[in-house]
Amino acid sequence: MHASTQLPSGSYHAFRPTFPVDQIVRSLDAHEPLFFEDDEVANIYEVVEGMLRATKVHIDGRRQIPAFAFPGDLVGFGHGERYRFDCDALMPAKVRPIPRHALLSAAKARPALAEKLLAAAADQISNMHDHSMILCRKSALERVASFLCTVRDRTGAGDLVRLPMSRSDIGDHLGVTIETVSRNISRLKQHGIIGLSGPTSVRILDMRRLRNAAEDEDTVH
Amino acid sequence: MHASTQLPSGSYHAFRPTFPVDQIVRSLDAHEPLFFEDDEVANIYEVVEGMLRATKVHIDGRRQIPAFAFPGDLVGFGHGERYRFDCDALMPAKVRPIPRHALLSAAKARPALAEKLLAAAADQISNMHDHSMILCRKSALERVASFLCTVRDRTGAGDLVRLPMSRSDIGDHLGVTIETVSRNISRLKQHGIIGLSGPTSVRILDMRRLRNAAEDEDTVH
DNA sequence: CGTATAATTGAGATTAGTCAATAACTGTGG
DNA sequence: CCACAGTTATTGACTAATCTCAATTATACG
Repeated sequence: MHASTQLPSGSYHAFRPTFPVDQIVRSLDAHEPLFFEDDEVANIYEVVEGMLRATKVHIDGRRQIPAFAFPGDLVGFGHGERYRFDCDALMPAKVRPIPRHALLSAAKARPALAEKLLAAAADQISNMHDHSMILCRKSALERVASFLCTVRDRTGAGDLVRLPMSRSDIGDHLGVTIETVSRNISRLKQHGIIGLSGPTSVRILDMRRLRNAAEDEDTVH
Repeated sequence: MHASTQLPSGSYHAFRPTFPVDQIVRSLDAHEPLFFEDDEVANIYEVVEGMLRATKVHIDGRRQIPAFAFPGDLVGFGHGERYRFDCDALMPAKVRPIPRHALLSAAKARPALAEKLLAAAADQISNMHDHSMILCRKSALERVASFLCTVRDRTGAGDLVRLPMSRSDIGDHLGVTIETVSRNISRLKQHGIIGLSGPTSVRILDMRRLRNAAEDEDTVH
């Protein structure tokens, strides 16, 4: 339980294949695109530093942010032949590209690597399950609180949480409007659970109550 | 686009490992459990016949149905060491158990199998993306219409769609209440898009308009 | 055929969305 | 370093959608 607000049980497999390419690191500026939806999957990327954003836009303009990617995450993995969403950097970032074909052949040559890949897939599926639960059954306040918990846990920078994404990104990730995101961040602030110093930085003042709020709205007194 | 209401691009890899165990098929009665959350993942199952249901219940009683499983689907795959949800049969069903360890060692021995497993993982991730989009951004009517399209496509039995799951299951899958499911099924019926003969059976009368309704509520005139 | 369960329908409450105004931030150029 | 302009975030008032609670109807099963 509470999976969506916990550290992902140490299962973000730092991905260190031992073939040559893994030493190449690409730097991205803030807002620089990494790939676009429907591009051929030439590379899979391990996030080394910074934070990335996956974006999916529908014909009618409705937008979804399926995920934010943190250091240690693999992006572009599990897409099949073509990427299923756009991906860009939210802040200056570094990624380690892993050519897809190299990865597949390396996996064939090294069973242990294949196992690692399957574990990485399981992690990703696990994350998506947690996110589904948020979208399926949680109130707006619970969604926002869950999100803050997740970012805190994933960035591992203590209780001062940097939010390099816009309110619109958060809303499109959580399935609510920017106004609703804003109102619920304000609500958490009014309750003394978080403190704000500008919109891109949140200090968590009471982690226990924030986690409670992420699980059950009513515990926010 | 429209991925959530299309046949999953022929990518549900019928799973046919060639080691002995794959000949064993287990029959399940309607409502018979296959495994429970937190059980050790001893087997992964390929659905051969019938329909299964994944259920996740939270401490506070909120319930989620992360997925229904159709013939050709792998269930229990991508869970890690322990199952992440309960799984039971919605109707009499047959599954082919694949011992987890056999699978891992077979994957090591046969690179082609490992590749197939990764493709299966990609499929599952793809399905979850589509479902996320539904939960993140769609209205209740769009959700219900999408669901009917998906069941139709996945069962491949033409326009007479059997719904062996309860309204409550559908609601917990789509993130709405049973009343909302019911009201929107009624709405589609009133518009002449579907016909009902009892609650467990829907005839799709106008597939084009149903798909439109799944993508954009306003196209339901 | 009767009873328990499930589904539908209705009325009212609640939540989140929409539209609009204000405030706060960011980045640029003086 | 400050002022300005454009953008983003917050807040408010109102609307619309979904949920909740309750009653009725339909279904399924013994």
